[in-house]
Amino acid sequence: MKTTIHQLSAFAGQEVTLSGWVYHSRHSGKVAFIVLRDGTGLCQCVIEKGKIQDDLFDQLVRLGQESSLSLSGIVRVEPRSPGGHELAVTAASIVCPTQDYPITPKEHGVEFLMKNRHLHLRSQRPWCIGRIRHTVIDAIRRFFNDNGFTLVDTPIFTAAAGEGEQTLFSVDYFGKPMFLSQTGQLYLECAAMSFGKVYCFGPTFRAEKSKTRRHLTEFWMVEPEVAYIDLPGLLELAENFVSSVVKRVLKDNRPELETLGADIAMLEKIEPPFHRLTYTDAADILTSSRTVQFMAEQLEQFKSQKAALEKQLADIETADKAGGLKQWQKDKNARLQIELRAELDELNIKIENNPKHAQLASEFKWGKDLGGSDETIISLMHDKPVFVTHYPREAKAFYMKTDRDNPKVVQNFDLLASQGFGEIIGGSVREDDLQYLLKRIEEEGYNPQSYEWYLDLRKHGSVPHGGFGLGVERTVAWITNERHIRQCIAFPRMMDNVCI
RNA sequence: UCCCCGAUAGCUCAAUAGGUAGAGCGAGCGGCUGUUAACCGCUAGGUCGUAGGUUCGAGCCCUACUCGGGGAGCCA
Repeated sequence: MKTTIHQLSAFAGQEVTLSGWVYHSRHSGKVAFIVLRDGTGLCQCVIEKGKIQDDLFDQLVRLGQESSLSLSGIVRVEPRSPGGHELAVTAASIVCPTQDYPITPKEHGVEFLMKNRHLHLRSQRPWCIGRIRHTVIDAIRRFFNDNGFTLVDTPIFTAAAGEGEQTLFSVDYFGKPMFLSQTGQLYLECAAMSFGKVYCFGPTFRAEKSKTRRHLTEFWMVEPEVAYIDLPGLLELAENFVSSVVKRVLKDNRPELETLGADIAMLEKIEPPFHRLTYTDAADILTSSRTVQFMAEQLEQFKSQKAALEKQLADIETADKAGGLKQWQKDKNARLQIELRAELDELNIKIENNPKHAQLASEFKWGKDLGGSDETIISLMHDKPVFVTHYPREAKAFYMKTDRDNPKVVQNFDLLASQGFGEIIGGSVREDDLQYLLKRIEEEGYNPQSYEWYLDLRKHGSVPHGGFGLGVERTVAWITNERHIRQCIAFPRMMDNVCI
């Protein structure tokens, strides 16, 4: 009976065949353990000498990591196996033996793993993240489809910029310059006037020269756009949406979250309402003594962690020098030292960045856009996601609706994910008044003729409307507690590094 | 565009004040009936990123370049 590891619990006591790849293997004389990976999970398979032919046993024992094979045997409950069941092997057929698989069950550097991304995808971490990404995307579609939204696929080739002077990738379109889309928003606004509630979902492209853990040049974004909605309505939509996505992941991918070491307690707190701050509130917080103290406390915490690590390292060294250690103790210490040094490196980066970020915050002036470090500070101070609303008009795109009560600000919002992750959503109410919009286009120095069709929307039955964009990789990184979003897409495109 | 850090064995990292290059993992061979990144013994594996320079002597100091990492700006 052919089955998959995921369904093994239904076959306890029965004979089944699993097909997959060797994830780990170890053997001790007459018994061998192959941890088999089949794309649905991991299962320990036990091969006892005498239960199968001797030459087959020898071949199985010699199989390298990631060799492909099928194993048949009796399923039995075994808590020591990764999935809770193991296979007592009675027959095996080797499909393709492997030698010198480059990714060993040890730590590897970023560069090495990226160059081996085609193989690295098979490892546990990328696999868990990939599964969660799948759930996130399914939950996104589910949420909008279940809430009366119509999917509209907006074009990827676009003639004009969506927002301001952002850098776009240009392509040669039969001799004419065209650009890769960085948002479907302007098109969505048209569609919202037809369907009422719409969304688009696809890859988006930014030629920003950003080399940080939060940036890719190609990433996936979902953008809802709704007719007859105001800012409070948008915030409510966004918090319900994000909460439903997190809930789905908690429901469908708990084992993956556990394997990844995600902060499940934090995720369980994600439900409406989220915190709401205005930009002015945020600016006040950043320049307050509270932030000075917060940053100082954080620095102290980092420093004491660093001191503890250094002491641990020094202790190991003195123990080594003192001699008299057994070989296995020395080996263990060597391993520990490497781990501790890596932790120390991370801490040193944090210690180096902290004063810079504290200074940026203290020098914050009303009118500037919130920087990445500013967002980090605000979100670190909250255990739930935070909406920041009403940014200065000058710092934002022309299409955002000027607040009629305070024309210095626009009716927009960013959603900062909790625990220092930073922005995952940016959105706004759109300017629906033709005169206001024309004025903004003029202020930005754009040519109104390029926006003729967009302006038409304000002439023919204009209504209050708005929407937002959510970055899929950033959301996945936040949920999975993965520090870099390049791990949250199968084949990442980064500013100056496209490996595969 | 700007700032900081790094490059030593296949991989991850050491090398105390310039003085003959080390460990773990991986690979190969052998041992072990229950292992969980198993364990034990042995073996192989390096023109220290590239090019110059200082020095009796450079992995270590200086200059330039290449590649990588983190961050600022900008953003999802």
